[in-house]
Amino acid sequence: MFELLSQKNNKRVGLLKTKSGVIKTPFFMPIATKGAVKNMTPEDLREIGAQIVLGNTYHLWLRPGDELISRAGGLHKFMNWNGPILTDSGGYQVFSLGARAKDKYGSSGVVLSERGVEFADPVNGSRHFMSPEKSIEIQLNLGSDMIMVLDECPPYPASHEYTKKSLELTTRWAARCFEYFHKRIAENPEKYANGRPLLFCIVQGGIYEDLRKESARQLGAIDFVSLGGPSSGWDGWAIGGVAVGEPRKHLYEILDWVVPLLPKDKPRYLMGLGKPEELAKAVEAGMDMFDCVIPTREGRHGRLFCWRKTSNFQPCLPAGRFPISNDQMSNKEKGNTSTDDCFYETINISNNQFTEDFTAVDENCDCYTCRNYTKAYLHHLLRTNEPLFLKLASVHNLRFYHELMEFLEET
RNA sequence: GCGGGUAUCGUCUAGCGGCUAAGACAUCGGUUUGUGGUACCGAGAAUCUGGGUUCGAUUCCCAGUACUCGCC
Repeated sequence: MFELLSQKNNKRVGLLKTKSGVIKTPFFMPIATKGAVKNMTPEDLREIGAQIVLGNTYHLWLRPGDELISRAGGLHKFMNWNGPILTDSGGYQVFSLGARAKDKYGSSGVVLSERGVEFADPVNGSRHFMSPEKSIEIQLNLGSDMIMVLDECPPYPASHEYTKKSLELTTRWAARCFEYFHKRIAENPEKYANGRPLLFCIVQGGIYEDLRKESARQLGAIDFVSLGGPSSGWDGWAIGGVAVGEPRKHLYEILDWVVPLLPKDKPRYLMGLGKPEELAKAVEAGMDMFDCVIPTREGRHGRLFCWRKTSNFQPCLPAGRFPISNDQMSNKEKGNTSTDDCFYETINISNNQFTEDFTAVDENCDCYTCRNYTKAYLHHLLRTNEPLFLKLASVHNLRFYHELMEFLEET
């Protein structure tokens, strides 16, 4: 399922085979929470280089419903995307929507138990219960190519004691997901004759070294659960519970602790990340898969990513790409985004300085937006609230992220 | 031409003797990490002009000006 093509230090390049096609690693997944990448058609996604998109179990379950999507012929057909799809399990929504509801109503509406998680639909308040088995069932109904186990994603800060209990619950849920998944696959041999979805576990453990390692160890033990099925072990490993409000340095510590414990012959997914320099470092640390709302969400609000046109470092590639040094990244981590210290910069296209800037957002970018439109026009579209802006910004930022992945693969 | 009404941030409105003049939208910055973000945070920005009454006027009085309604 995963073929490692090359490895330099910890950095890997490989091929991930799914039932809907082969993906080159490392790769980035645009987020199609509700079955659509906001403002992007599948053709747009192909053009910016997307190989795969991420859908969300939680949202698609509530509406339109996984059974309806199944009757429609599966999520791929429903949304007209014939490439691979990874589905998130819903675990993160317990964290993110619970926190949102708590801010708004004083109560998260989330009830966590051994059996699973009960939560309120943010739209109409109706209550739903998701168990690990239910999450798998929904993802199978959607026709997902990569299925995530249901996990608990504790917020930051969380005590060592709470985090320990939480990761142990995540382990027990993961074991139930593993068993249920393989049982359902085995029950439908004809349905999966041409390939089954891949199942990923999620390492938790917060910012604590012992707990991160313990989480990886416990999940690894599930590898050896004998179920009599054709598969043993996880098809992929994810690191979750990062970028939940913790200081930035923890990410790199967590990668240092966890990555060496992950199987070398399985894809590794860093969930929810991140900023370009974070992705660059994570790839260097040995991670293969990423997803993040940053390029699309920030794009919709006017922040656009650009490769730096000048650099103290020697260019190594055409198209204005520059090598990325640890110095550059560490400067970026410190929040020092103002000077010549990083391989990219961002602009806020809504700022007045772009009113009469008739150049492309990034002259080195090959995206549809940069080939055809000026900063002044994008500035105007955003100021006048034209929907076209949302698409042009998403196209550009997603292209930047995919170009970053291509660049990391090449160097 | 005659009579009435109204003049407060860019806009629409609040305040009606104690001003440190309030709000919304707009403007200008910023934030966003497994997306119900068209969101969120912050900043700048005004009493039509000239007189009068008063310790003190955005507020009350007079005139001017502008806008507006009605009637000729």
